[in-house]
Amino acid sequence: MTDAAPRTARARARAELTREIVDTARAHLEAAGAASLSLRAVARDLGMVSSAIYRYFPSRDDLLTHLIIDAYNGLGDAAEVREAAVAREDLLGRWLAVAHACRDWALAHPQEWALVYGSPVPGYAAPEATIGPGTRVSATLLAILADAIGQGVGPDAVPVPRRVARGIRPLREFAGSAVPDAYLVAGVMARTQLFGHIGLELDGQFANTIDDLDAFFDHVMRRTAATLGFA
Amino acid sequence: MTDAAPRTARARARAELTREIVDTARAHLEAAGAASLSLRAVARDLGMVSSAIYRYFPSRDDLLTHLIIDAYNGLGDAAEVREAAVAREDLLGRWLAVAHACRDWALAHPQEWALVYGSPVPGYAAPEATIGPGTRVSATLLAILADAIGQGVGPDAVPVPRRVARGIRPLREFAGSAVPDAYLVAGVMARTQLFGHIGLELDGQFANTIDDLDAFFDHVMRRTAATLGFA
DNA sequence: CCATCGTTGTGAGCACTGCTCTTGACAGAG
DNA sequence: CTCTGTCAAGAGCAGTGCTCACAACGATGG
Repeated sequence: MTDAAPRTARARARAELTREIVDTARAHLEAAGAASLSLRAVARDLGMVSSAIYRYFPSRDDLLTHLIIDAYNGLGDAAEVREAAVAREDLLGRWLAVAHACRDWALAHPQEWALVYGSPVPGYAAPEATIGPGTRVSATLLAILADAIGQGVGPDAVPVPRRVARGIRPLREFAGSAVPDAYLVAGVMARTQLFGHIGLELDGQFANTIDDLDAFFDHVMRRTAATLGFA
Repeated sequence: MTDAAPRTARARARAELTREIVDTARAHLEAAGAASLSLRAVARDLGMVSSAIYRYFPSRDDLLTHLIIDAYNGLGDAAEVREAAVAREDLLGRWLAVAHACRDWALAHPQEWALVYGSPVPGYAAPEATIGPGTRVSATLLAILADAIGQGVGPDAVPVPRRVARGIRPLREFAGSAVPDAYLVAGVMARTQLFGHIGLELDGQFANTIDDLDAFFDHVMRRTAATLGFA
């Protein structure tokens, strides 16, 4: 995909300008939100004419797609780095690391979070290229759950109705058959708790209700970890 | 607020046209999303000139605010009606009624859901008038939790750290002091599970992962009810 | 009943948007 | 040196939210 080392001067100029466009667009995104991201304003900031942008990105949606992939990767990087710094056998620590990394990243980049997990921009269909980076956090969480099974810990093995078990088949195949259905359900619920909490917090749904959101989030994530059987 | 019976013919025409504008705008909203809601398009559909709309709504944001309040009330109505049809002592039934009512409404009106629970429209600050209707579902859920205490059921009474207990003081005052902190935390987590699940489902985050979302949602909501001590 | 006054619809216009197309200039390859 | 492909520029199209002066109309006081 990304050509490693651009040979000619023109190619290097192109690569650099492409990066500048994306960076400027991201700055505008963080300042004003996705819907008011204006190609013309980005071009103005770069001292070029608006139509020149189209030499680098065929449309505004295409530029947005780049920003979405960047956002997914930024979040994925943050989560993976923080999770990797925790001892492998410390399941609770790894879960909390991912959770806090996601929330910290979301609070630092609210507009980028809204871009990927908020309501989809109308008329915008997520292209194939986004689904890979979009699953990095979930994959990290699934790895923790798999390690938990290796350690013999996990959520209570409540029975899962047959219809539900049948309905989560794609997830089971993705996770590998070693993960029991009840664990998968508990894992999805944990992820929903994590992503849902962050989304509601960014939307201000806890305003006038909870003062100390830092402490509350940590406590909620520990309670969630308990449902997964983590110490 | 709402003048009961408009006397003059002009006042009646005004009320009717106001309703027509809102209805047309909602139709456009459902069809194309909030960001591409165009005052001019609404005016065209109504056979009037765009500037005439401004006799009824001072700005596009103001029209959006009306749609937001309508959406909150539509969701609140749906949830309250379904919940009211369940026997008071059937806590699980009441919880499931609210949960399924919310999801059904969200699936039927995805753009309106995104309008109120999705990423806020940039440059739009939710006015005071929206906070009342915005809490109806949460208030219904809180009533169920309060009734649960009356029945002597509730979540496991795990200790709540002092800092968390201090941070949820506004919520505790809103709920009344009869609800222990651990119950409040469990209730907020249940609401996060409900709203988070619906949001992630509408965003397509369960695509390629879970086939039977109806069955999965029901199971997840039953598991969530179990954390609240509901049979 | 009529004249006045306030409310409403009209259309032009401003500044902005995404996007297209033609034009002219330049860099790199043969 | 020529030729070809890439690039920025600028004009232009269709659309947006919003403002304003003006005209038409209904409600109301004399």
